[in-house]
Amino acid sequence: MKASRTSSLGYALLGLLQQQPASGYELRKVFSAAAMKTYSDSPGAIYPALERLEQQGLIHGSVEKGAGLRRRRIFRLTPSGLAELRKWVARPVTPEELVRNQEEIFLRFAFSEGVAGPASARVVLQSLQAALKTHLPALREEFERVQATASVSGRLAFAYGIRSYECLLKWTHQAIAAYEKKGKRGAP
Amino acid sequence: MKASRTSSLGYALLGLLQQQPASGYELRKVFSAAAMKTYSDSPGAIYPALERLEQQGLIHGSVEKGAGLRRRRIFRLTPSGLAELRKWVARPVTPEELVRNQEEIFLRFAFSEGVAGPASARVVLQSLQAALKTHLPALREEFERVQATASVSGRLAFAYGIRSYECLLKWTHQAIAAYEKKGKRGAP
DNA sequence: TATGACATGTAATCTGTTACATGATTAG
DNA sequence: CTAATCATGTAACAGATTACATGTCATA
Repeated sequence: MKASRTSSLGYALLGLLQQQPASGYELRKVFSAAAMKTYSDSPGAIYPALERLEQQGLIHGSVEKGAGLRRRRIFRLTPSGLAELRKWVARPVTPEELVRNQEEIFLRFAFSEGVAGPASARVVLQSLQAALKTHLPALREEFERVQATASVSGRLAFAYGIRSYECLLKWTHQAIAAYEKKGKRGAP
Repeated sequence: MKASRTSSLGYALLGLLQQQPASGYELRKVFSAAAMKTYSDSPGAIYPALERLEQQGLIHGSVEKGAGLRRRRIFRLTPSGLAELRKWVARPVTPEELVRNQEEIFLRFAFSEGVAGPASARVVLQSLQAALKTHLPALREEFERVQATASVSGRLAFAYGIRSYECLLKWTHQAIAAYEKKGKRGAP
């Protein structure tokens, strides 16, 4: 009834189902749109993932009756599923995750507001910023060390690696600023 | 003797071995450095991957004798392995790959110069640029469509998705410029 | 009536993760 | 002598990819 930890795709499904109940097919369509193309929209990925979530009690699917009559199962988040989502959103961002699983950090941030409110979205941003501030200096230092030995293309690729994190850091500042402004207007 | 296509990790190994022969342990150390942390440095990933490459005839490992005496296998690229690397480097960048496998594009670029010369590095950059120029407008269009329905954090996350590709596009311009300058100096 | 979109699934295969296991060599 | 590092592997398991299989409904 639990044991195995939920994968990135699993959380993507939970997050989408938190926004609104949906069938497997509808979820697949979301994943085939440009914004979520990083996740597979193939049935061989989605349906087994939904099954796992249901077996863990995080979602529940019920066959839709009435109207169209073609059988489809509508999945809904269970209370336990919502709790799991909340725990996930609150996870601190580690430098490790920044490198190996950036995609999931953004997923977390994108869903954070709907799952746990604007305050939690800001917490994610601050956590991300902190991770960047430990990772970037380490990367820059390694760049200096290795620079001499690499080819031009190797150096350029490494430089982009650093740049992309700088770009991300800049974005976190702006995103935090956006939330601060909104906070003043909305809840004074 | 062939069949299964080489994975991202496989090409990373081939690329490193093209630079110089190395043992599994040495390769693991490269993957544990910040620049290549995206790949696993665990023995359960590296050693089986090396085995697969050897079975495909792309590399060859020989037990080092002399000196230290602790047994270690030094792997070398075979001619067939070099050919495979060249083919890989020459692969055009697809928008699909841009989204699902960006990491591998950079790997390809980083190794391109050493494997097939500066001209091929420029080809990779141009191919990447072309892919960006079809993907970015599609992303922007979807952003406009979806914007109204999403939460603030959802919109900010999407906006970063677009931004990071813009940042990448900008970098390709600079990288191409760097190669053009170098071309004039080196080979007139 | 045939095509395409809707809708759900299964099976084979491959790869990576995690964790364990083993042993040689060097530095303190 | 003992801890750390060098060095290589294996085994169980989870998850994704690909391809196949099946059937409904609307529409041209």
